[in-house]
Amino acid sequence: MLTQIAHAAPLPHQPDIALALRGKRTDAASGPRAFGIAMSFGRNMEIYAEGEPAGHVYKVVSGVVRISKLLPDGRRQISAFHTPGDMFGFEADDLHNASAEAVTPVKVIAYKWQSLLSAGTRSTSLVRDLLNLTMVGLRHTQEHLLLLGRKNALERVAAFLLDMAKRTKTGSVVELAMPRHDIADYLGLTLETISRMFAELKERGVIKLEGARRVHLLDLERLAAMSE
Amino acid sequence: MLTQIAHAAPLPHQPDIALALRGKRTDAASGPRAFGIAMSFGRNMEIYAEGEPAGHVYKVVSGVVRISKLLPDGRRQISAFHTPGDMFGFEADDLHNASAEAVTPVKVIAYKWQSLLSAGTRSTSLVRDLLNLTMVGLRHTQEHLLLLGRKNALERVAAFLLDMAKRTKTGSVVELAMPRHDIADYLGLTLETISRMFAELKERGVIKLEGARRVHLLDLERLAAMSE
DNA sequence: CGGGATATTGACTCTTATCAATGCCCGTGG
DNA sequence: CCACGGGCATTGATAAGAGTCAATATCCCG
Repeated sequence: MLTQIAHAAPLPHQPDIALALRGKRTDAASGPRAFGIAMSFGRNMEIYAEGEPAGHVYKVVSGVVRISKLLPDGRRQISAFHTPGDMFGFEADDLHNASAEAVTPVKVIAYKWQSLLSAGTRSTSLVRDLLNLTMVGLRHTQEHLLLLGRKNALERVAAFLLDMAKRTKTGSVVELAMPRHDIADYLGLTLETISRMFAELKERGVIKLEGARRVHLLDLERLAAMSE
Repeated sequence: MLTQIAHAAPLPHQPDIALALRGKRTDAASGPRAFGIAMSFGRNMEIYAEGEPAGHVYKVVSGVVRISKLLPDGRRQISAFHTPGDMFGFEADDLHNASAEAVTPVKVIAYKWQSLLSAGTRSTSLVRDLLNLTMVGLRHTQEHLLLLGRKNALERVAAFLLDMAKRTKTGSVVELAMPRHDIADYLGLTLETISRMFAELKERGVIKLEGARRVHLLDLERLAAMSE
């Protein structure tokens, strides 16, 4: 429908757990013996909470998931938004150290961690895939550290839009699944600042807004230049 | 020498690659056939650079290592300091996405990634250990996202001191291996702000400075309360 | 079409950055 | 052993960027 956006960023060997698992589990909806269990969550529903026992990893089938941590006084930091195909819920210990919630209505498949590991005892490649997925997550998080620690508001918003564009593949039109408040908590800003930066980008002619949620990226080159 | 600081934070199953490897490699210094190779780096020397091909992971034997990323204009974000026992250098693709430098004179052991993986083909536990180490790194990075995105200067410095105290085990006396500039780039602040926050903490009676590099944590309770 | 949630815009404040001037170690060489 | 020099660190004055508070405006969704 629209022009394809170029994938400039290196996307290395993307291991696909789903591929590995698809042959093993029964259909997602088929019941308790299934390797992965299909689950649905309504908008803003909690998938798991910080501090809760962790026993599964999840694969997004549809919708958008946010991973976040809270401070006691309510300040929130979103560490990632996950879109279809992404996996999340990997934990270093047996408690979740962040919570996961549905930004939109969401369908996921939950895989029992222990099952993955024991399946991995035979096929080493499965554990290697898990390792690779975790390292990809680590890379993303480190990139985000640079954004939060050293970029200004405009750079953060520009980088955010490019990141969203990259994953949706709908060319240069980005459909934002989340409200301003979530974007703010992802970028370490306030929702007012997000709004002002959108206005600024609009004024500079690099984006166009269609309502609050649809953003046209008019000049990817310039947007990229502004993101750092 | 001084009282032991309590380990409040959950430190779950710490897999130890070194343990797994110790039985396999010859002594670190013993030459090319060794599984791991010992290496030394002087203060501020580069261990690897961002964008460079990645083929090894490293284990810190002595000294302190910083992992950092740069923006084109020189702004820098340090994502982690690594101390003896830590491993670093895990990469999602075959290029390093951050650089590693010696904060102090450093000794490390370098392990060839391919060797680890192929060794892991037999003993799955090795790959699992690598997975766990990566997930621990991910947890730390996510914690740091919260700090950079949502904590103020005083909270960041308080959290930093507690983190340093936790790992050095020298009780409530912390020997800072790195200059103010590095602390600033780790905490997303300027070195002047670091200095002012130290002054503030001193004024409030929760720390005492002995020269610029040695910090006495006088009130861990209060420091912890101030860190969020 | 109406109403509540979401978003924008404005005025002002506050925290941290920036720029600049000392001060303080610490190691080195006389 | 002391003096000197150079990196580091501290402190101060001011500026800038983002936050806060508050008043509309807009957009969905029923």
